[in-house]
Amino acid sequence: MKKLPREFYDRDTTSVAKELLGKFLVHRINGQERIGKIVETEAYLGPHDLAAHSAKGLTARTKVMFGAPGHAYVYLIYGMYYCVNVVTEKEGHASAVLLRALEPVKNIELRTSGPGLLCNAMDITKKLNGHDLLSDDFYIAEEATAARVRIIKRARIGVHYAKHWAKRLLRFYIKDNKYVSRP
DNA sequence: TGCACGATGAAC
DNA sequence: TTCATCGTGCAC
Repeated sequence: MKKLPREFYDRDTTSVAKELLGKFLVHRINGQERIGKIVETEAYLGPHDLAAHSAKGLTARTKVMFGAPGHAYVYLIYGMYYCVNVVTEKEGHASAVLLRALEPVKNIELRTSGPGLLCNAMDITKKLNGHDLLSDDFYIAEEATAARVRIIKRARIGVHYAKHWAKRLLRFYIKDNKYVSRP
């Protein structure tokens, strides 16, 4: 497996969201390596995207989203679950891709279908907010011979407050994959 | 300083 | 459809 380079993230967010499907999220903790294949993502396009947290502007919470690409943006939602994103495009663009579901690959014991559940299973907490995804303990990698996947496009989940942006087809998942949170 | 509200998940 | 639970952003 080969770690994705910075340039992978420094691109159009929708492309990154689609191309992350089939890639592998890796987290090394206490000498143990947990790996899950990304099967569902959502693109958040920047401050003009009313569904994106960065639409609120630069705050303590959204600082990482406004930062350089290839970093993890982790936040607490509903007071009980963490969600993990990867920051995309140029610094200041404030766009990111939310990881919504993984297919268990290695050392995963809990369910991974849903953004909160996958963070639980991968032991991703706020400690990883701002973490560089080119590090050796938390990163995304690809296989040498990546199988092509059929991609389904849908509206994003839980963003009803975002007016017309709620209708945009910015949620992507691998067709027929049983670990997708909401097929 | 107070308060309404989530990029969720589970139960009913 | 309702609820748990708390950090964040914004009104006062």
